[in-house]
Amino acid sequence: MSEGRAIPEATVARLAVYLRVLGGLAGTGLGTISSEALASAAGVNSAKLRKDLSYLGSFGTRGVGYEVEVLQERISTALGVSEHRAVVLVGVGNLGLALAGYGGFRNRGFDIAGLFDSDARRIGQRIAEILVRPMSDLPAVVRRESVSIGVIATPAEAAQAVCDQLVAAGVTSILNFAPAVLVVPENVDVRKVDLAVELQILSFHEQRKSAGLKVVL
Amino acid sequence: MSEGRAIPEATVARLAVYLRVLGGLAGTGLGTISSEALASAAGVNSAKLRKDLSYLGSFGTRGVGYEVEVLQERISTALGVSEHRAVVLVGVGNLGLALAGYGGFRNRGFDIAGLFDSDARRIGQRIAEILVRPMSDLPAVVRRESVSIGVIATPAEAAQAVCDQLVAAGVTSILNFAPAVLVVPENVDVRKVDLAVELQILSFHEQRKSAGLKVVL
DNA sequence: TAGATTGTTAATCGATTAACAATC
DNA sequence: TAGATTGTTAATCGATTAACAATC
Repeated sequence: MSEGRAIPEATVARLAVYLRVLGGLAGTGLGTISSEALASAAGVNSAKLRKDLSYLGSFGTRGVGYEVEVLQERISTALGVSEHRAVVLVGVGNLGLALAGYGGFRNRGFDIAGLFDSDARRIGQRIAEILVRPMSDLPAVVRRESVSIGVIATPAEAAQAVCDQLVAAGVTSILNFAPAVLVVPENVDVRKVDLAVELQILSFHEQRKSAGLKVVL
Repeated sequence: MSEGRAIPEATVARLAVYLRVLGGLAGTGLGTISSEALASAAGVNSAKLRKDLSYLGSFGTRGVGYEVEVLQERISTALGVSEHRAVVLVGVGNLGLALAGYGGFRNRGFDIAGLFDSDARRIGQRIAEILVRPMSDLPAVVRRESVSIGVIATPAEAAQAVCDQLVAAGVTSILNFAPAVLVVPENVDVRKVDLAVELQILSFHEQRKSAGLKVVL
């Protein structure tokens, strides 16, 4: 059953960052990179970077560093970026448009298998070459493309109903951008992205700083 | 100098969630709520909720629960939601439009003091009643409105230049939505929101689940 | 060999959780 | 008083970090 050690979530998030930084390095002709250099480019300390990489095995060269290509390969494989994964995106408002056009998804191996909206005026449009479909098409697309991940970018009021439809269609992981708390069955994994919470946290620290209070990061 | 204990970042994030859930309860005429009830509505366990609230003092009633209004008041005050904070938003593409129109900001006490873009066609437009200005207006707006927080919603290529301009104008906290790692002076706090990393993490767990491996959450 | 850098250990730190005394 | 629920303690767990032996 269990191969390799489990990788902590915090590490998974950073691995994705390292991969992007390495991508930015492509074309510099740099064949090898030290943990110190990569860490500083990614904004973490080198001990943490080495610890993170150690979850993927040991494939650096002491006294030298890591081969950039090997590093990219290992991280990509671990994250599963090499395989394509189909996702469906529901809600084609401003945020939905931003997400559909966002290159970061495709770069990380995510293909948008379908865009869905309840607004008849949207249906039939093409966004970034992807057709906007009615919600009634959802079950068929999810089945046909073996979609297991759904992204919700609707207004808060619609989010729970959309979530239910996604679950009914067979989606088991949901990324929720709507400002609503979703109720799902046990076997479904929901993750919430709250654009405002990030701003809130930033602002909180800002206030603490100016108040001269100790700030815990 | 130091009043009250420092509140952990994870707690700050959850406090914002509790506040939203409490807001959703308004109008139900519920005068009081137990940690158990609020926790389940917010999707956390009650021990964590009580621990979180304990950073704000002790103001519940044993055997009864918390008065909803008192709770809202305490959390709002701690998070500084009661005061208005001016932010500037740079980049009025799809994501920028989504953020400008996103009610969550205003609800949490953030006023967008200015929208900025480098595209002449955007300048002069009004989005959610806010005027889109040229970058040359940035320093004046930041000074006039005492803005300390900037939000970057530009393409990756433009992000660092915009960041430099924000810092030069006097902004000390930056929320970065662009897929780029930013370099800033020591005294500036940058926080990155990577829409794709969230999807990546979700997908990673999805793969692990289907591979029958142990997943660490 | 001398210098550099990895991979890993062990210490530290912070966050979560269960449990329960306090108390309404 | 009996039942309920808070607030806090202490145990546990996981993540970060410094330090250094291994080794290129």
